[in-house]
Amino acid sequence: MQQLPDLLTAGVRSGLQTLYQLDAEAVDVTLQSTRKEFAGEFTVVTFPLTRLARKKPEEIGQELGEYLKGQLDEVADFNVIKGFLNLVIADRYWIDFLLQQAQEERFGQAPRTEERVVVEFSSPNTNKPLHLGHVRNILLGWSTSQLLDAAGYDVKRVQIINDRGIAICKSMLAWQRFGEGKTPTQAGMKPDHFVGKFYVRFEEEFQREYTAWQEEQFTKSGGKEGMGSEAHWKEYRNTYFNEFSGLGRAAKAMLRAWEEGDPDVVALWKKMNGWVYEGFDETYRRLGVTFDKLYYESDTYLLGKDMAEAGLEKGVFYKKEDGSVFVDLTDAKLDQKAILRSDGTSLYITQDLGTARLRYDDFGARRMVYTVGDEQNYHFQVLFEILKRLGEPYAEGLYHLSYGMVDLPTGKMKSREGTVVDADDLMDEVIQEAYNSSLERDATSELSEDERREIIRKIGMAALKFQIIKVGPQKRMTFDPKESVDLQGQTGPYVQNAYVRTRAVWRKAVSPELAAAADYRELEPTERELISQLYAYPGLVQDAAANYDPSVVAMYCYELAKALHKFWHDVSILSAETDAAVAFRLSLCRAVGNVLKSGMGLLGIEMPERM
RNA sequence: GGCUGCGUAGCUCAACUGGAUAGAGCACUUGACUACGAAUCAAGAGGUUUCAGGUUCGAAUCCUGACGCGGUCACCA
Repeated sequence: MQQLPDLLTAGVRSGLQTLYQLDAEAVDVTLQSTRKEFAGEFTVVTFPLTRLARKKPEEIGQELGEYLKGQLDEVADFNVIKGFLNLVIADRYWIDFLLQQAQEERFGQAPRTEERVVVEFSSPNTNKPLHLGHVRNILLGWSTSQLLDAAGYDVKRVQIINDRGIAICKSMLAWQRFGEGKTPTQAGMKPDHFVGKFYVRFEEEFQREYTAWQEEQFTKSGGKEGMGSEAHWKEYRNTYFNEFSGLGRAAKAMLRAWEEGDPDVVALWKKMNGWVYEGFDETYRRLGVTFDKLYYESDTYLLGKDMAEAGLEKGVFYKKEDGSVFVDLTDAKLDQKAILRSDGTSLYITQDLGTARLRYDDFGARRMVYTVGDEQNYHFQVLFEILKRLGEPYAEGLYHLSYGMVDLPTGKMKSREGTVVDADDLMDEVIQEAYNSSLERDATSELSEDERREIIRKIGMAALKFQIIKVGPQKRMTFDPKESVDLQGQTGPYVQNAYVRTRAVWRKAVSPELAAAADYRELEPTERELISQLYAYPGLVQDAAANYDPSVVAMYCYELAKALHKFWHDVSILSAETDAAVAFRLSLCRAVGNVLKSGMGLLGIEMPERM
């Protein structure tokens, strides 16, 4: 069956041809959904047509409306307000749509293709546990991967684990010095938190050392005066770490030892990373995400040198006198960028070049999505530009799923100031709040304790996930932990509640005669609203996937849930006037329930059957 | 400073990519459970879309400038 927007656009074109002898193909028809306060579901904007038809917008609307009503069975009525022609779709069309397409199991999902896409997300460091920033990354990456799956792609989910570098050495060193040989189990801690504790310990010890050193400098030069401002010392911190700090020296020595393959250091590194992975696995499990393949930076950090060579041969890169390799991107409004150091060793960008190629070799994907914070926008511009110039086969399909930082109401999260919101704590908190809230209700009191706990977990997680996903990815967001435990209003539990209602009415319905639904004739306003929203679902999912934007799906689910709640309030379902109405409304509930479950599923949010 | 992103109700966010009277939720005020589930519904109040110009039938959206807040400018990752 032809889709309404196409059908209406074609109708408008032929109307313009018939009424005004316009070259239909040349006309841009503006079709949008009708605003709530007016009657109708689709609106044609006639302003742009005035010059071509040489008539007033109202006249065009009137004439075009009459033409469409006469020509198309689907158009039952219309009204014209200024330059807007609102089209009312026939009840018959909506009823048939609801009873047929909207009941299909895979409603909203595109047919599967062979085309493959790799989605990277999470990509943590292994020196401390996951925090709120990771949570946004993970939820975005996961839901985007689900969207691409619904759009028919064969999706591979990957993460690159930053398991090497100075940060993990800091944790290792602190554990060596202050850990007393204890394991997470002995300390009774979640293992990634255990490792994180030593990272914090290192920073504390370092700060102490740095402060003492400053005092010493003051004493030597006979006073604080002229020794620089607080800002200066803050900035100098790095220099101190690199040049004067004993702890800094030890950490860097450890990094060198690791790179040289020192067996003791490598063993320690393996042990502590193992703890972290154990902890991460637990967090991923609770978040409900999985990966198809993990890449470890310790395996990939030397990659990309061959691509540097290839780039030199192709003339894309050039070699400086000191032996370093550069690429000149100034003609693309970017800068010159180093690809290899003068000693021939690789850099961050080199590694990313190699990793992109590695993934292509692994999966044959011509599309790759990188879920990485917007502070790396420039890096990815450069990376993608280079890959294009190298003529990589997947270069046109690269996308940086960039997202804004998560702030707290008190400002930025600062690990050094201990204001970082831990992912595990956050989940505990929202689930606890859902528990408190459920105590005030008795809808689940007849269930077993296990069943109730499972429902409460779903509610808490829905509140958290929805709160984060509903914000557009690009936007920097403020996250208030207090708001995340809200269970009312524009929230995940609100949507879940709508779903639960659609299920409850089916549990109450005894042997319903569904066949009678086809005899239903006239739609109530809330029913039209629900059906036209259902109608938009498949297109919305495809758009969301094309734009890598799960937030529109979240807002859609909210709007649909809202329409369901209103419908629920306005009309009777099981005690409706006629058998046809009962059957029809039951079918409507089922279709809405399915779409809510499907849409929220794309966001990684589970739906309870009761709550 | 160069480049770049953002600025919408007290707060958190929308606005179908240039369309109608800029919409939701939270918080605040008020009303609705003997009803298929009130984690709900209905109503009220809340705005010069940071400011000043411009483009056009029409601007929160595009252009110019100012102000404010981020990010980024390593042979670090």
